[in-house]
Amino acid sequence: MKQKITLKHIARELEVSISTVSKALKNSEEISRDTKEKIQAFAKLYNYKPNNIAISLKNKRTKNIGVIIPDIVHHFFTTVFRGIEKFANTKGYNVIVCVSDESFDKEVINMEILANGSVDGFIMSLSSETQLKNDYNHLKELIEQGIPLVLFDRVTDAVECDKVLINDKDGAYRAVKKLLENGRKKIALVATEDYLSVSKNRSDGYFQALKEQNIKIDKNLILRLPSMNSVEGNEMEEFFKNEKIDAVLCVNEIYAIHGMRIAQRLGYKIPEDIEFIGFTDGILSKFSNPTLTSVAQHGEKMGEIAAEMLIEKIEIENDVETYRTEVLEPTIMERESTIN
Amino acid sequence: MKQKITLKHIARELEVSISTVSKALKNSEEISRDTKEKIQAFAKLYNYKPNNIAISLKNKRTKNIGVIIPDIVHHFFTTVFRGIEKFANTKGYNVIVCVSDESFDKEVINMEILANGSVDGFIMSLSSETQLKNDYNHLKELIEQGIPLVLFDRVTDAVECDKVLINDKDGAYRAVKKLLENGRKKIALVATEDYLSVSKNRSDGYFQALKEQNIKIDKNLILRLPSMNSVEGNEMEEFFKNEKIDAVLCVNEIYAIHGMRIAQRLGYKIPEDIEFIGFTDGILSKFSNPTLTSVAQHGEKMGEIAAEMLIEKIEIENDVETYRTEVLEPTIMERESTIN
DNA sequence: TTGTAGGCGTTATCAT
DNA sequence: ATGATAACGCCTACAA
Repeated sequence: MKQKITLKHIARELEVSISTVSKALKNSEEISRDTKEKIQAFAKLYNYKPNNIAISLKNKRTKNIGVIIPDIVHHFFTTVFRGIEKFANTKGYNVIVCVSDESFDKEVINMEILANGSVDGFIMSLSSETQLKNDYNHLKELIEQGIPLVLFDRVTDAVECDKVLINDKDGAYRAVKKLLENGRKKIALVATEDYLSVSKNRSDGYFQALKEQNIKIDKNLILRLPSMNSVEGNEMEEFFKNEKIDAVLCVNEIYAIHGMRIAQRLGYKIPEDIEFIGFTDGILSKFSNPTLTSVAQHGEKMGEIAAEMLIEKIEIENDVETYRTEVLEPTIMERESTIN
Repeated sequence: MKQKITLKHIARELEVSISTVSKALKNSEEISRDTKEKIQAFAKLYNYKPNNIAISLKNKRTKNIGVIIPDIVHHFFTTVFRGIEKFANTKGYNVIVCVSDESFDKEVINMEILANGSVDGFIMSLSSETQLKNDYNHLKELIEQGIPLVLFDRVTDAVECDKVLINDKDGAYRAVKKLLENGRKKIALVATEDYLSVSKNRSDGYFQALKEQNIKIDKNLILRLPSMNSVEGNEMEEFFKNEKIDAVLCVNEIYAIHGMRIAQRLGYKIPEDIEFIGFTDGILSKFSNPTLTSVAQHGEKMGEIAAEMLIEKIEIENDVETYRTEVLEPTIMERESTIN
């Protein structure tokens, strides 16, 4: 096992000083051609690579960025992550990921651990518990300490920092408008609890589209499910049985796919009898049967922008206290679950 | 903006030495009660937290582990990652992820960057290009340097290190056997090119099951597609049109879902006329229509084991050169696409 | 009980 | 052209 070699080793071996080695490897003009060649050859031979940790300590820059997301096994976050990773890599940054698992405590702990020198800044999406508790002191402290932060998707007005999100309200609005234009009268909404910012915004878009057409909101056409990822229980089945519905907007893919299956089982033809639009244009939308029309959130783009914002803040000299909020427009991907 | 506070700041402020502060904060017996209380109170007040980078430099331990995977937007890898992350966190480790994007070069570069002090060890799954080139020098050098490595899923015999994988061959074997027991005669295989270790192993399982029943391998029943993630082109459609097939084993979910749609379009009834079994028991299998019987790879478990193996190697004192290979048994998740 | 000094690996400044 | 020294923040063996 050949140990990692350091400047010190090289210096000792070649009987020069450490600083000479350091300079020689940086091709400094100060060092004679001969010495440089000798040192560089030796370094190459022993595959010398500077120690990142030492450099980080010296520069007070780690070239790492911390990403905290609620869930990694979730297509949307994964997509954003890819955007972050790609952009970060081109700028020479590595990405440390922590998963909050939708837990406030984990979010705080992860942040504290990484904030002690491990990363130069954070990109994160709030856990649902954090949004529920409405407690953002950990974020505020971060900013107090001058550590840059970019929030994406699940953001909050309570914290001043850079943000990237999609216009969820407009996405829902346009989706519902499309359904109305297709002549649908009884448009249902399947959402989660409102403390999740995105679900709330999507609901608002739904309300707005209906109001514009002077359609009264029918509470019976709105189903709120507890968890984002599960469709256990038969609330949805009851819902479809009890209500006459001719179109559905779901705040995520899973609800939509699940809804379509129930509708099909109940004898509905999609899209003739009932149309479906989901959010999160992920893998399920593309491969479901029928394929699902859905509101694309441009996760990868979002990740790139977040990374770009963060790195800009990290690398800027004087810390100007000016923050941007970038709002992306969603795109409706039309597929078989609607009449196009 | 309140700057991060260091031992030095505290020492200067309280007019004691740095080492006194250091000891006091560690509750050392050497320091008087009074001094300790004073220092601890001050530290708490200013929210002192030791700098991770300095500690890493001192201890030559980063408490970071590097994970290099071919693709993050892929349910299986994501699942493994979750297992790694969970286990690592319980042991106080953070995870730095790099994505090789199925590229050899990126894999090497990512590894080199992280190997220079940023992580204590690696968990990785080989990129397809690496498996194709069959070049593992970067891994061998890593091991030479005494940096622990655990390979998972896409592994190679060419490198001696810890490994976790599932018994792909047996999974395929059992899947095909099940189809045979259901009376199927013309069982097709949809796979990728053989240089991907997992695809090869799954093919082998398919062959074995058929041979055992003295069924001759019919090359026309085997379709090999180029990319793992795409189903562009109509090779599969042609395949289903030209061959009489009554069952299909696909080496991944996407092929299976896509195949089912084509079969349905061609008038087949699933599972009556044709049965389907896929690999990678992901989200598509659960939500497709019909739901897909598939071979579960226990990704999360795999991640946990990989992390456990790695951390054990990292924390062991003397480097014993003994390596384990853990083989997980896959589970066939029976759903609607087969007769159960 | 407290403080000094040296070192982890690197770089930058200031001698020689 | 080369080297000594200090510093990044922390820890610890060894003085005092």
